[in-house]
Amino acid sequence: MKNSTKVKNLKSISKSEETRQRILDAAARLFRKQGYSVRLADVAEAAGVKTGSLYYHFKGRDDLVDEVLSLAMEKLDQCVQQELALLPDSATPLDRVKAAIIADAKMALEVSDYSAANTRIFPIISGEMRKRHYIRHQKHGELINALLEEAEAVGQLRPGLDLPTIRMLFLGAIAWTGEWYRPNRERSPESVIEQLLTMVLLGIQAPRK
Amino acid sequence: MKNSTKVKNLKSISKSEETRQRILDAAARLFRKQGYSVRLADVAEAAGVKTGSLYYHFKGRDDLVDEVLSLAMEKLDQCVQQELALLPDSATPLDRVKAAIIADAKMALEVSDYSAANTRIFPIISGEMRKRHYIRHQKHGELINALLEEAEAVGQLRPGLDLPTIRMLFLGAIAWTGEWYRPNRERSPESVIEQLLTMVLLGIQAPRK
DNA sequence: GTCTATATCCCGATAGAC
DNA sequence: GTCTATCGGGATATAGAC
Repeated sequence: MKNSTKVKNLKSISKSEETRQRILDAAARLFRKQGYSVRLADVAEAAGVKTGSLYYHFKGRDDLVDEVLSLAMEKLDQCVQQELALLPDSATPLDRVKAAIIADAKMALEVSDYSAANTRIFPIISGEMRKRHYIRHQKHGELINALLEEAEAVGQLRPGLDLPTIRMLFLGAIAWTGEWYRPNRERSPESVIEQLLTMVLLGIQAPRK
Repeated sequence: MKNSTKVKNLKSISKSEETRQRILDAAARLFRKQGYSVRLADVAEAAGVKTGSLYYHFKGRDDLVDEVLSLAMEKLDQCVQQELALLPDSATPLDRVKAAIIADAKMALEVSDYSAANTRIFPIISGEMRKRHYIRHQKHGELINALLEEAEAVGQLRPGLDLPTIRMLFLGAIAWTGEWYRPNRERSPESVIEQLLTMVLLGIQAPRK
């Protein structure tokens, strides 16, 4: 009666859900900037609530971390699927590799808070949580590897490449953009993606004979 | 008389110096694995001393961080200078770019603890210490940029590259190896460097006409 | 759901014996 | 130089009012 839970499935978002979201956004931003050990009090303040209130929405730091990392990978997967789906039927395997690289780079350069938080925090978590997220990272890696293998199979790649290594190298270049790139007048995210594609694709594709 | 300070400049290393070194190595290893907020008690234990003893050698966490980051950059600079010095006089500007990339990659893939700690920790420090280390990073970046510009000036680079962006992209690929690469039977550091050089150099060099 | 107040714990840092 | 013991600050997490 007095609360909105009855209608939350319709369109509006319950107050609770909204606050929870603000906390997650703040957490992503601060994890990104300060790493795993950020003070929860700072997260609370950035979200406009008091420290104690965090615990109504999350069990503690690791619960928060878990959620931020999950959302990051979810967004990434969606973005990759979307880029691939937009390709015309005539797209070659190398076009599909290109699309995947663009998707990854867009995440890192534009949606960046969750993505950059993921980049910075995933490497230092451990235990059960690590195992769980590791699997998602693996799956993403395997998708890209499959795309590379298809391109190789049809002769679009330079001979002699070690595909898993190549994959980690360009994913590293992308991940690292979170540490140095900030949007500005001189360089748009698109211009960085363009340079990335030039270097990586011309570096790995078979020379025209 | 009773201690070794009198002779420490000759050849032997004083006990103090040796312990200090063990602490630094342990710190580099743990900063690398767990990031800035590692517990100093863990560092002490890894170095084989008790927590209290740390404070005889270092003022506190930031003193330790400062030293680890400084050593990392020192080793890197040395390594770059050495690779460049080994080049024959006939080396082209692009050869010099290649040498610099190899030096950076060697640091990341082989000497890795200090280098990887630097990679992980530099982005999250702030204040006066950040400013100091930022300058060293800048200087290193400018050196590489200069090498790239020389290669561009003599027409060895593909037209249309944004050199600072290209630099950050391949340095990112290198930095990120610290997060995934571990030496093993299948892939030597050299083999990773070979793949890196293939992708980056063939990606940026001017096509043969 | 969110607040205030507080209990609890952990860790960095110091003091002082050896 | 290194240890043991301990102090004090600060952050997490909880209890309970509103």
